[in-house]
Amino acid sequence: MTAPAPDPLDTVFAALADPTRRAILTMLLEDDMAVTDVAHPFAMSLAAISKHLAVLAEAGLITQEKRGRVKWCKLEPDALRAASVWMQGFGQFDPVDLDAFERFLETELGPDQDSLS
Amino acid sequence: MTAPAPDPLDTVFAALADPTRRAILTMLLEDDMAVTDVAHPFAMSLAAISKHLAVLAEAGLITQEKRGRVKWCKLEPDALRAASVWMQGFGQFDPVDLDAFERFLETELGPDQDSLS
DNA sequence: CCAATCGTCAACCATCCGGTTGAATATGCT
DNA sequence: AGCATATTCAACCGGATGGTTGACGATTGG
Repeated sequence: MTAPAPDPLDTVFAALADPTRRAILTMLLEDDMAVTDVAHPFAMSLAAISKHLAVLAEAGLITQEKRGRVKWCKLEPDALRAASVWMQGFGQFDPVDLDAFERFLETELGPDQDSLS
Repeated sequence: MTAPAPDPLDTVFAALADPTRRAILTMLLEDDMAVTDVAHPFAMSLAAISKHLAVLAEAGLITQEKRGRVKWCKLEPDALRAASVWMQGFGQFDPVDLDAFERFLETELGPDQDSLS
């Protein structure tokens, strides 16, 4: 119990602060993926991606299930709910604007990332 | 221009990842405040709070206007919109649940923080 | 003018973070 | 058995982060 139980919002927001991790979440939005497949589009070692996935899992944003020798990563959108609720308190935004979200996917992934069409 | 323009979401989420900074935002939700007054409830030096405010300002979450010798801090809720929109893409949440937000304010501030009732 | 107040700056420190590499540990295939 | 694949572990590195303290420039008030 060396860790004094940090606020869940700490870990969730910290996890979301990294562009690589946000990109991973976006990928998992489409489908569950194995670690190696998650790593494939990135110019980064597999171990680095493995760490990123650990951070996401720690924050509860994904779950990982090992089936055979491959570990499957699954998005857990509920973990975002607390953070979303917290943010909604600051100035009532448009409830759900999925068009804007689509646009954000574009800018997040960038035009140089064609393997995720 | 040594900084290669990081994604705004990076800085916003990173700013939100710190509990002190979230508490500051919550305080500013009630009213604009001077730096010293912001610092008052925290068991931390003024310089530390000054840095936190700089991070929040960098992320666009607050603006600071120096009037006389006191610098006023003002919440800028619009900066949260992009982040909010991004998050809404992951599993459509309840549009706006302010009851849940109230409950979160409780747990965020804790019962030991009476100066903000 | 002088002193107190407001806030930042600069240096320093410990720790965390994001990345690397190389070895180690499964598991699956033939 | 033996080799390839999938993933993590461990050690390491440079740079960012969160905090401290002390000095400093502005501004205000007596």
